[in-house]
Formats: sequence, structure tokens, C-alpha cells
Amino acid sequence: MQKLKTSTRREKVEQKEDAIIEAARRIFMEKGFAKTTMAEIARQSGVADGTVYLYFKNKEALARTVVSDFYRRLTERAQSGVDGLGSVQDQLRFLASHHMESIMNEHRILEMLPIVSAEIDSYRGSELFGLNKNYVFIFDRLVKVGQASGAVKSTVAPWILRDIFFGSMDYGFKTMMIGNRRKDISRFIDDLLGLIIVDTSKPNQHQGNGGALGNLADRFEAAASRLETMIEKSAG
Amino acid sequence: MQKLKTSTRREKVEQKEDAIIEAARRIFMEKGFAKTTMAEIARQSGVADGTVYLYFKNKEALARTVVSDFYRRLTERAQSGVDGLGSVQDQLRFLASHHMESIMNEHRILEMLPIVSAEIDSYRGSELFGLNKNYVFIFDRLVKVGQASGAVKSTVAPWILRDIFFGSMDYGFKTMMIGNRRKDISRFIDDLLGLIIVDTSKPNQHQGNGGALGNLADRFEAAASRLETMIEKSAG
DNA sequence: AGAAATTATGAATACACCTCATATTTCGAA
DNA sequence: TTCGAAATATGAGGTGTATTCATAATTTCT
Repeated sequence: MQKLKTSTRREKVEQKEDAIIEAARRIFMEKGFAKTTMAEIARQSGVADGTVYLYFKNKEALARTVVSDFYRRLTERAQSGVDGLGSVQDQLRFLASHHMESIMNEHRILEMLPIVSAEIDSYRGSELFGLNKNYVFIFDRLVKVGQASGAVKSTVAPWILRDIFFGSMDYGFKTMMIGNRRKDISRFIDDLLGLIIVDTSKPNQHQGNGGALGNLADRFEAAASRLETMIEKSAG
Repeated sequence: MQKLKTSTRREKVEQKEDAIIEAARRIFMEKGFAKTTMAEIARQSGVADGTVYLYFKNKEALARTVVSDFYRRLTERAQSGVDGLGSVQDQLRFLASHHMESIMNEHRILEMLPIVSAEIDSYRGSELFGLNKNYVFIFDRLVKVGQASGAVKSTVAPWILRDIFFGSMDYGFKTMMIGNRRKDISRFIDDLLGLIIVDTSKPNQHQGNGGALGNLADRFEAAASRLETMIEKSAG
């Protein structure tokens, strides 16, 4: 009986918290961080002004929660989409398309990231930092597999490929947004992936002794990969 | 006599304007837009609070002026640096290095760009839009020449290369900033340029199995390089 | 039921940006 | 040199918004 009532109460509280987050997301998405007022969030949540501060320390913390939720959904959708695909090429293409689509729909949310990150000092170790890490780690894993199989360029370090991948899209999205060029997005993704993925149309590894040598490279890279993992663990 | 006095007076006014801009830049760079107060800018400029508003409509306009000045200096330095170099490869490398160095020194200024751009509606046609266009146009010109001479990949549209170039650097800079990895910047630039510039040193893909072997060598070297980097880090 | 703990309220406070009535300075003409 | 008009400067106060806090309402537990 105690536990039931407690959980009912907690549910009630969590419902209210969700209502606040939901209202906040809606208004942030419409007006951006600066033009959103706490009073309006309170009004649309159906609570008094002061009540919001029982659930969130301040406006920034509330925005941070909204951004965190965005990253969680982003990661969730990206991972499950990737899981349903076979080749690394297809997986990378999905990841790119999904990223573009997501930031197109919710760019106002992503724009709050620098605002709510505030102090770079404490950013490492923050929840948001971890969530971002989880998200981009989907790319890292694909690249690792892709480089081992020869599907992804091995001449560039994975972390650099990652920055190029996401950096290009975030920047490219802005310019396409400004120039009303949404239709160029798929072209953009094609070209970006073209720089990262090894062109399999080239006369190559699987004929003549190329195949044997390619296999050799696979084995070398696999060994290197194992070593990398070990070193990572001992360093971390 | 008239003109002399008039110009003296104007000079006085311009000196004061410069003092305000200078103080503003200093404080914006130290604290960022949000934490900078107009009162402190006034104090450090040696004027009264209200005086700042005789020179700038509001805080955002003042910040916009600071950002505009930044772009002007950035473009000026980039162009004159590029002009002193011979090959497109060297010019692109300089442009990248200079960009990285500049945003490292004044990243707080660049971070204000989305804030002062505010309404995307009116952004096109704004002074800032034009200045940004002028700046990236340095890259566009280099790519045009480079693609014509075969030094730059022709498979990707120039405007996409541009977004990849600047987007990667802006994003990569942030992650290197957060991770205290400034020393990786030159590596980053090398790899980024490697994706854009056609590597003429390869005994290349179009003859016999030379392509396969060259590719193989690339993969070995890249894997070895990754291991070296990791071991260096864990040792340091 | 009634006390204690939790949760909610909204008026009051704090803190910026920005305005404006007033004061000071500059400058040309008498 | 003096005077008046124009330009420039001032800072106290207006305004809007985030945040606090004394008080009230609600829930839980005995």
C-alpha cells in the first residue's frame, strides 16, 4: 500500500515533469532559447512560474534536459536504423540521412547545445558529453568495421573521419538552410560519403594477387584493431 | 579651418567608437556574449552606460560589429597569405592552418555568429552574410584553379568541398579544444586536405596491379600510424 | 483526524538591457 | 570673444524576464 501510493505520487510528479519538458521543447523549437520565457513554459505546462524551479534549477538546466532527450532519441533511432542494414556503406548512408533529417526537423534544439554547454571546463564528464559520445560512437564503430573490410578509407584516422563526417553535415546543413537548398541534401551526402568510402568500382583487391594481398591487409588491420582496443583500455 | 575642426571632431568620435568596440571585443572574448554586460563595456570604454547606445543600437549590434571586424581581419590575412604562395596545395594548406589558428585564438568571437545572425530571414543581404561570403570565396577560387589543374578532386562540387572544408575544421576544432588536443591540429589538417587534394605521389590506380599494391601499402601505413599515435599517447 | 512532509503558488526581488530628460561640450557666426 | 544651436554625454529610472521565498495547498503517515 505504501509503495503503491508512493509510486502513484512519483508518477504524478513525473507526469508534471514531462509536461514541463514537453512544453519547453515545443517553445524552444519555435522560438529558440533566447526568445523563450520561463513564464510561457509554465503557462503551457499548466503550472505556476515558481513550480518550474522545483523541477529544474534554471532555464539553462531545463534546456539541457531538452537537448539531452534529443540526443537520446537521435542515438536510439540511428542505432536501430543502422542495425537493420547489411553493408557498411548502407549503414553510413543511413546514418548521414538520418542525421540530416533530424537536425533539419529540430535544428533549434541542436542550436542550444553551445548555450547549455557553457563552461567547457566541466563539459567533459557531463551527461551531455556522454550522450554526444554515445551518438558519434555509432559512426566510430561503423568506420572501424569499414576500415577493416576495406570499405572505408584507411588513410585517415577514425576520429578525424568522425569530425569530418559530422562537421561537414552540420555546416552544410546551415548553408543549405540559408540558401533554401534542401533538395541538395542528398547530393551533399553522396559526395561526402564518396570522400570517405573506398570506391569499389576501381580495378582492385579481389582479382589477381590483389585478393590475397587484400586478405593480408585485412588480417594486419584486424590485429592492429585488437591492439588498439587493448591500448585504449589500458590507457582509459 | 572648418574641415580641420570637423575632422578633428569626427576623429574624436571615431576614437570613442573604437574604444567601445575594443573593450567589447576584449570582454566578449573573455566571457562570451551572454555573460558580458553593457555596463562593463561602458566602464572599460570610459563612457557612461547610455553613451554606448549612441554608437550602437543595442548589445546585439555591438556584437555584430565585433564579429564583422573579425571576418574582415580574417579575410585580409588569409588573402594576403595565400597570395604569397605558389601552388594550390600550399595555398590550401595555409588557408586551413590560418583558419584553425584564428578560431583557436578568437573562438569566442566566432561563437557569437549564430547569436547575432538571429533572424535567418534577413541574414541574406546582411553585411555579415557578405563578409562571410567574401571569406569563403578565397577557398572557392583556390578550388576552381585546383580543379582545373587537376590538383583538387573534381568529383565533388566546389560548394560541397567548401562546406566540408570549413565544417570539418570548425567541428574538429571544438572536439580538439574539449579534449585538450591542440597538437593534433596539424594531423587533422593533413588528413582533411588529403581527402580534397589529388595525391600525385601515388604510382596510381590505373596501371596493372600497382593500384592494388599502392592501396595495400596505404592501409598498412595507416594502421601502423594509428598504432604509433596511440602508443605515443599512452607513453606520454 | 491531525501532524509532518511534500509540493504548489505568485508576489516580490534581482539583474540586465535600454530610454530619455537633462546636462555638457563643440562649433560657427555675429 | 560671445552666444546660441547642434552635437554629444550622462545616469537615474523604465521595462522585461529569470529566479527566490514566504505562504498555502496537498499528500502521506501515524
